[in-house]
Amino acid sequence: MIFNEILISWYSVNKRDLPWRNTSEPYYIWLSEIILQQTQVKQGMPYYEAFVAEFPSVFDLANADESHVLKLWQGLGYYSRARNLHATAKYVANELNGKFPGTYKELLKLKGVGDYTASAIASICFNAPTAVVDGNVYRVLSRVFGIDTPINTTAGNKEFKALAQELIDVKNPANFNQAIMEFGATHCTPKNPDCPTCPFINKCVAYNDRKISLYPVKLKANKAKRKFFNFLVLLSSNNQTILEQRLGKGIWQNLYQFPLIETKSSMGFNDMEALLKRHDLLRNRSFELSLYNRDEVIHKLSHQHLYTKFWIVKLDSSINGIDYNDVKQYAVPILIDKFIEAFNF
DNA sequence: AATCCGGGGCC
DNA sequence: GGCCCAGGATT
Repeated sequence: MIFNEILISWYSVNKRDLPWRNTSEPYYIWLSEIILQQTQVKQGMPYYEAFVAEFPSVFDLANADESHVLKLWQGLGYYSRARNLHATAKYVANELNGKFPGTYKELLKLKGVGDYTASAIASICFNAPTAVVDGNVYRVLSRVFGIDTPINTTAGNKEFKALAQELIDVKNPANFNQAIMEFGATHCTPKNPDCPTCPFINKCVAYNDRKISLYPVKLKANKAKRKFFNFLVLLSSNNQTILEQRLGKGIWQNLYQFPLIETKSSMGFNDMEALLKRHDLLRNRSFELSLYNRDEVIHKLSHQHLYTKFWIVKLDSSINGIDYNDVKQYAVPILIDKFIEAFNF
């Protein structure tokens, strides 16, 4: 048997029953693919269910406020996906009468849709022979064919895309694409792949060279930078606090947070108190400062490690901010959400 | 071609 | 602590 026959045969027996596999409606496939970018099925599943329930059609999503979309996306990360999701929904609903483009080339023009997602939608919804290359495909193909070109390079991207395109079953691209990803996700896993029961055991170059753990080859990522975040949790005499929206570039764009002071190193109590006496928010106000978490909360992102302190700033005066009861309505980074849940305003 | 962008899970 | 995940946009 050749590659695609072995693969699809394996898939017919081992495929999981996932909610987006019961449809080929472009809206649902697109929604699932955006959610699943750099996100495992287990993590994305509840978000998919929530979005489908809240926004059953592309028009419902298009008519929502971005704040509503971001709140539903809260905790999933890579928030540009949510902003692009909403922008594309508005474009499809308003400019295309709710009908998604039907070709790879046209799909690629949508915000938040790159080579992978355009290939996935084109194949699953429109039966186009466009091969997907995601993290699973890199792993499966690099092992089976013994390809040591680093996957996170332009050369690697081109090589694996070409190989996948060569291997795809043009009579059933939807099944082939989903099969190779499913195989990578559940069988040919990064750690402890189930080689003894693998249908490619006789063919797999990496296995037969005893080099499974060396594939795929990937150039090392840069080490995460340390940052020191100090959030100011204001408590006013009229039971209000302050949340600010993060605008501009950088992490957590358009999400809300407590007023943030970033410092070069970990801040002690006296230094923070002195700094706050000169701070715009607290000018000419008396306050009582306390540190909520003596040990820093270390929040790890891909490229940053955030050493975080939450400072409680109790005022004896009133402010024009957000009522304690409304704090949970705002989309916030999960780091902030965990504090809000624990602090219990 | 490099870098940025989350958060959870695994080892 | 390092690595991975149904990647895309920006510089």
